[in-house]
Amino acid sequence: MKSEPNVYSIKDLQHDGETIWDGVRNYQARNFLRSMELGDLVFFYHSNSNPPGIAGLGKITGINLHDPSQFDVQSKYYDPQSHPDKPRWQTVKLGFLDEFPTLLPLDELRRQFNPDDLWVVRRGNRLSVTPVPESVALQILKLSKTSSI
DNA sequence: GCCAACGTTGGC
DNA sequence: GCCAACGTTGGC
Repeated sequence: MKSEPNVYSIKDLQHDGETIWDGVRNYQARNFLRSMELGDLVFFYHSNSNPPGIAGLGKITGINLHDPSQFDVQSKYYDPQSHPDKPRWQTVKLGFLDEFPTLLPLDELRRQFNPDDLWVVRRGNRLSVTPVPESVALQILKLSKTSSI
């Protein structure tokens, strides 16, 4: 899952303990959110930063939640087309697990992985929520030197 | 700051 | 339903 660290970083997640992942307004990303299960591991990716890369680990602590911001007129994510009896945007709650000892940078990910296996290294990829195959996830964990798993 | 990629909008 | 225009994302 991607986040711009100047907006919400892995340290913010650590501070909060968990957070509702609101504001996703892309159907493909939403569908990935819908498919998540309790306890799923999440790589927390810092986008639009220098350097971009995976900053830490989270896990899913709540599933199939209605994104509250879709009904919040004040929110920039407000969606007037979405109705409370049939919410359009579902999301998850993300809990903090670990901040990697060092950020695992995008260029390292590009060296290690094939764009077919890891969406984040795909050219022009803009999806903010993408699946990671288990075999790739295990390799990333190894590269990250995290001691939390 | 540039620009490629690509999703969304709206006229037709 | 097509597609040009436009806006956003995000790496560099």
